[in-house]
Amino acid sequence: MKSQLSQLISQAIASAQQAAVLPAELEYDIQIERTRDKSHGDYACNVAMQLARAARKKPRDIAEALLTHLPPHEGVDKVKIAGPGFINFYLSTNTIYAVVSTIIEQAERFGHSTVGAGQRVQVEFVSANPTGPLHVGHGRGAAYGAAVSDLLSACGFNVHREYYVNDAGRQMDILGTSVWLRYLELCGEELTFPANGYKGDYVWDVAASLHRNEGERLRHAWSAILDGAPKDEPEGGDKEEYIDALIARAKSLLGNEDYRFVFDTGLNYILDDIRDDLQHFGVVYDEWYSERSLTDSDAVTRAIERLKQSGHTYEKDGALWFKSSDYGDEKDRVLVRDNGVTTYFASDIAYHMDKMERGFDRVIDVWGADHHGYVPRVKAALQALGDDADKLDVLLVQFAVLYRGGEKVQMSTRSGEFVTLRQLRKEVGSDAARFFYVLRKCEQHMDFDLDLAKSQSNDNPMYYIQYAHARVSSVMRQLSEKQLSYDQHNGLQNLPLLTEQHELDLLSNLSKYPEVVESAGLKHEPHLLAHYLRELANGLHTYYNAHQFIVDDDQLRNARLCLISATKQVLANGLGLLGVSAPDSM
RNA sequence: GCGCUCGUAGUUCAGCUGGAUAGAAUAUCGGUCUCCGACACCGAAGGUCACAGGUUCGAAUCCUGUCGAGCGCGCCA
Repeated sequence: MKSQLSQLISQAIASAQQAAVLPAELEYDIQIERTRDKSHGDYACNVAMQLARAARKKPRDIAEALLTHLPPHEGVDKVKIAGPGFINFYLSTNTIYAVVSTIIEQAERFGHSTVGAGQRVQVEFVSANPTGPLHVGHGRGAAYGAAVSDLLSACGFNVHREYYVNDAGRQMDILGTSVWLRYLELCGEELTFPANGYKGDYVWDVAASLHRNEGERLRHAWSAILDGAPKDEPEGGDKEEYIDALIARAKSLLGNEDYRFVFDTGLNYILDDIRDDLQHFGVVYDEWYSERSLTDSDAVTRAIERLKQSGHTYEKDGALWFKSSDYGDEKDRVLVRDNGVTTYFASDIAYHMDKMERGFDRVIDVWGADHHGYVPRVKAALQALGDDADKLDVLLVQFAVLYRGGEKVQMSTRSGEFVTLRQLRKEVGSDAARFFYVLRKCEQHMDFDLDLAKSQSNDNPMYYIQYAHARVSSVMRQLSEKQLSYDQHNGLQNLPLLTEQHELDLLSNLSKYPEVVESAGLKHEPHLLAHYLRELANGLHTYYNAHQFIVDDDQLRNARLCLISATKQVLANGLGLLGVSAPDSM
């Protein structure tokens, strides 16, 4: 409807220009908006005000002129000028009722569109280091990334969901070594666990499975490992140096093959856990992309070569630097360390180069807001490689602060109190977690009230929406008890009987849904959909309280049941896009 | 110190990229079941849009400055 009205306006402008009422050269952007106030009709256009200066006429006069040149349209009942120069459109009743049959006909596809035109979009989200289970900070990124992906998909984009697995690097070495040390403890070695090692219970779990399957094959004496190592932090040494020494010892004592085996056992165990966790959260990926594969396929060296060739690198202090400051980064960054090892940043350049080479039209990275300083250097790298950095959107997600019993839940990994996504799912359920995470704009700090998410009351917006859905199902169940029937075909014929204000409001709300999905998708803002669903649920509840649906009059009853069935469908569609279930009873 | 993000009812948040009288929810107060699920509905009250300037027909929204909050500023990942 919006686009049709927009066409009418541009035709009117063109025709007014031909009649020399408006100057030939004009710059404008036709915006058709939903009116906030019913008395302003259904849609409004502010183009007359935009044209005022260039045309050197009063906005209201321009609006008058456009009105006389506006072609008629069967969906539009009347057009009025109001306020400083708004052009208000009033839709015809046929148009207003048509939405119900459209919804019933398109069912779960209602709200889908083709604005994306099949463009290929890659969405990378979560991508947490596989050094431990996901925590609630990752949860928001997961819920947000999944919702954005599903919205884009509904908008006709071809979406590729991807998790970048950091299966290389020092953090993973620390994990591998931590696993090995716990394994040695299970073998009976008496050792002091390094201050900088991973101390979570899951490390014991991995070590136990290693011990079960491999026996004592990988055992080495603690004294041999410690031989020549520096002091750990509690003994007055440096914990970083100490753990690096242990990693080096693990590599030399175990040999390449066995070290890799221990390392991969830890990696795969945790990755399986993350995969399982996300799946229960309703988040699935098309691809788990390995960082290590970038090294194995020489993509990293290729990326570095390309930067070298194009003259964007230099050597200093034995390291190879990328001149990211040429592209607005605050300083240059190291690609290859003086010890010859490439940095994480080098892998990330290769990864983004690979994304571009795979031919995506758009690339979206969902990152935790603490990584915001990283954006300029990745964009710089893309520019230096000759790619279009504007193809990349980095969406930053702020952390959520949890509250329980009015108290902030302390979030230190050390205390172990309520930090994992799994615990959150267990406490409030997957539906509530998914919904609450996307209720707020992503760059907004957010307070996550656990008690509210758990409560089964009208305070809880998710229950409120689900209840609206369940309520319609309940009404339908009541039909048979009352020995009355629902004839959909007959209902669709009699929609014009729906003349109550509550009904007209609900119809108008339903017709907004496709616009909400499109806007939420294109703007990457699922919270728009969450808020819309609350409004729609409110419309249903209000209607329910004001009018009886199951009435004796067959025609009116069928029409009303059509309307609430359509509402139920839209609620289900919207909740589905947010990864929340739509129950028939609660 | 520099950079990024943010500041809207007591509280948690919207505000459609500059539009009509700044909106919900919650908390508070007062009403609604002989009725399809009261897990609901109706009403009241609640605001110097952090502050000060600027841009224009028009600013919560854009620009500058100040104050305040969070995060970032490794040859870690």
